Amino acid sequence: MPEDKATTSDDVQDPDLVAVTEGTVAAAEMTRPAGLDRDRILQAAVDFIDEHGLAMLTMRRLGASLGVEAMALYRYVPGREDLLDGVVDRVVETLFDNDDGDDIYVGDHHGWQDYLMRLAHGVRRIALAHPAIFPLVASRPPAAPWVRPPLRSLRMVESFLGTLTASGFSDQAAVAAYRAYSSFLLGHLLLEVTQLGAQVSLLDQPEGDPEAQANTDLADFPALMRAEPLLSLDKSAAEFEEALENLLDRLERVLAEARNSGTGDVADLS
Amino acid sequence: MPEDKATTSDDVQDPDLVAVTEGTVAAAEMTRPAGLDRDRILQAAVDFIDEHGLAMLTMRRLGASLGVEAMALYRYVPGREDLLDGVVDRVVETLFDNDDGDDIYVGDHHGWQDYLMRLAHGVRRIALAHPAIFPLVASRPPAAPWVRPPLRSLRMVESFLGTLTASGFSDQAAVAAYRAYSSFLLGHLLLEVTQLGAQVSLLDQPEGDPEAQANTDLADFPALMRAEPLLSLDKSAAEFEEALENLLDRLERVLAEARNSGTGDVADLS
DNA sequence: ACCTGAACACCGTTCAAGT
DNA sequence: ACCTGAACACCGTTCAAGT
Repeated sequence: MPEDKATTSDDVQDPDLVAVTEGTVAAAEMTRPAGLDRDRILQAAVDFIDEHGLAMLTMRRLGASLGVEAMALYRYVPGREDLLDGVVDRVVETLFDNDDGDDIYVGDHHGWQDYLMRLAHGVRRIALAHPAIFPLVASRPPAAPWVRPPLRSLRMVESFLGTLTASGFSDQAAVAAYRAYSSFLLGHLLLEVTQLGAQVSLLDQPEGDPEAQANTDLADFPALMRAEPLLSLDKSAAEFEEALENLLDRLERVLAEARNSGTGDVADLS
Repeated sequence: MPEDKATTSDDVQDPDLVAVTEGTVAAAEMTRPAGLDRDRILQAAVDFIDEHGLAMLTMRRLGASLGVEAMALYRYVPGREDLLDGVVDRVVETLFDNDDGDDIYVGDHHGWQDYLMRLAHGVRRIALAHPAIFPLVASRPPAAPWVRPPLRSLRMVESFLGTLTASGFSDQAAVAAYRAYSSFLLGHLLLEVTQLGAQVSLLDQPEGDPEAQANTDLADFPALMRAEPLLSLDKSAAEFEEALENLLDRLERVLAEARNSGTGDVADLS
């Protein structure tokens, strides 16, 4: 992202940085007419991170992107940390944006499997739409200790647990499912967006001959050298589907067993 | 909307910050005798993050913790970004630290299942030993685009792929296993250390009556309110074992099918 | 050879002052 | 009521100067 030149940090007078600032300032003059408010600031922050990366976001530059001095932001946002929390909330809440303006996941779904698949694809869509923001979704301290990213809001957890218990899951099984589901989503999507970021940062590095460099590095690793072409294939979408279906199968088995035996032990599921 | 004193950053003149600086400076005077070198600096950075958190780490404070001005560090470390990469490498490499000083995972293991279990527990031990550092392990740009945290070094990937292919996995199946395994480790361990961090940050917030506050928040969420005691139970270790065993079962099935049918399609596994 | 003082170009944040 | 200028206490980083 911003630390492009590999290890050489020659950005004291980085031309990129100047270009970024000038560009955003110029673009801002067009969107300035309306007054500031918290929503406009959060949206500007989302756009800025999408375009320039998290490391580039400063209060001063965000202000500039809105055609305003940094100090003006503090009327609407308590500080930078709160701003980042707001960015995460805003991005996650777009899960519920649809034609009706209502929660598409809680209503009109066909069984809990359908619900979990819709939700998973919704979260994945967000992650891919904002690859520079998703790591924040994963790492910002949650609202409560038992909230597990990327399902970060009480509303989402309630929706999840409510749907599963209404479908026959015991409370224990629903909680176990919540844990397994969040682990699955976080692991897969964080790795997917990380690899997205790694792809683009490679293009900004004209560091000699990349082909020769990679092969030199791999000389001592025979298995790696053999597997490298396979490793470079992007199977993210297929793997996501596979892992999701596997998880649903596990949950289905747990639910069926609980119905037959009457037990719903947390240990039945991870 | 919890934008109260919980998330406000009122540390302009934070007494904690003063205490931290003074404490580390005082402690540093005892470990000063030897000269600086890269290793001592990286170890000091690891210790500092473990104790005070990543946000507290600055070049100036790290220098102070070594009894030296910040500028002296630049003889041995190109900059802060490189320093963080070094911290990650150093922590991950402790996987190979043992009595023999050799790789315990590549040798003397009893089959690939045993290998994967040892490796998983090794990574988990590291994550729990350095909960403030593990998010860095997850988020730092990897050495190659196809390197998937938390298995961050070419050495580790080679060890992984070599062990599985030597055990009868096709290259495709080994790569698919690598992807599933890294997703599993990252998701579970990142959530585990995040929740560890959330626990301690709660103790630093004497924000009125916590019991009343929590109950108020949950009033609108019936399923959540019912499940809250279950959600607060820490089942991390058991869930980790469960998910690991489930993953190994899947891999075993893939391996067996490949041996029987001769196929080893990547799509067999996510 | 190794460290430091001073400096530069930034930060986040506060607050009196402007309009 | 809303924004800004100036200021404060920090940053990361460079480099000539000290020892």
